[in-house]
Amino acid sequence: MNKKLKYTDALADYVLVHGIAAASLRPMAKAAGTSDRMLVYHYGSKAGVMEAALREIANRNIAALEATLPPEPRPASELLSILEPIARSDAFGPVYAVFFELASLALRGDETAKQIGQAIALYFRDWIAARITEPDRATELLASVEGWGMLNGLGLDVAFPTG
Amino acid sequence: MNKKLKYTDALADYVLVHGIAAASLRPMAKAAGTSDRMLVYHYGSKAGVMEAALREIANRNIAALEATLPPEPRPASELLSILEPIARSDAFGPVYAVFFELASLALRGDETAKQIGQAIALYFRDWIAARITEPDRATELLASVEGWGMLNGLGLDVAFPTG
DNA sequence: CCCTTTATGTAGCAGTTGCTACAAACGTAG
DNA sequence: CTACGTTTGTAGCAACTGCTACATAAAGGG
Repeated sequence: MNKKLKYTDALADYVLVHGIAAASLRPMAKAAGTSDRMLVYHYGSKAGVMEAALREIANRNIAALEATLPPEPRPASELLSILEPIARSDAFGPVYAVFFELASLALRGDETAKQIGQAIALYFRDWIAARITEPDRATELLASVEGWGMLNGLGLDVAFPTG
Repeated sequence: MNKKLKYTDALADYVLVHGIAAASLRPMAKAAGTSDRMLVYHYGSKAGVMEAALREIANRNIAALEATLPPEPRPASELLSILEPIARSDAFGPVYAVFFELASLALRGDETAKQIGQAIALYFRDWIAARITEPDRATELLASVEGWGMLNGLGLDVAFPTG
């Protein structure tokens, strides 16, 4: 139960690059330097492997948010100006992509996807609330950021919301 | 090239129910009352089948929007009140789900997904612009509606944006 | 009536999927 | 050292993937 930890990192990387749907055991195992046999041994099943990878991604996101900006109230527009370059960065595309995939799976009844996606969303919402002068608007801002990411992913190249 | 049209409807239904990733030829063919052999014959390849199904979904969305509300400027908050019950309806969950999947695929470089998702988004944006008193805010509202759909799909059950 | 085009069924191929049976190496407690 | 639980490699299975070769209809224009 501790080689597991070593694998989990590579699994998260793989899912971020290839997406949830395209992640199958053998390629994941190869990326993690092991065999499908071993992944199933350690995580019980494909679902277990996937869940571990997704939780790792969620934890990374949370840690990244935590490290980005100390909680301090500022105007919403200012927070959005800080968030924009991060959300626009190349590194963030896969994060958005996995998040959209989680939402899609959740809408189809996948409980694991719902749990993990919800955890990320709730955390992000509270993170925002602690960093703006009008905490009530946190959910609204979160929805805007996600919607903005979606439209940008579709190539609309729209301006970041400004308040 | 006209049995195609008959198939396309069933294909769209199938993709709406099962999602893009989970749609494979044989089950789709069964749902359309034909064989995988025939789908490939008519559409050239799996990608062709998928593209036809997605374009049908896009067309349906556009037609549904068109039929929902005549263009007439009203306050954004009023439009959102009209949109909310539609977006909350059971029938709309699969639409959101496919849309999120399209965005996810687009972010990973799938050009077909990008084109179709973009077409839907652009149409929806213009639809909104023609129905609010401040057309500049159309993109912003669209992003909110999408973001709202995502958070709701994840089970946050947040209030619809009101302006 | 023939003959080309369009349409369809049957069968199968090579590759991938998640998973497992079997057996061998491993480390550690007694 | 021995015995036992943990870990790992090899091989394979049954199901499914997209796709195709082959043969056969059906149909319509000359």
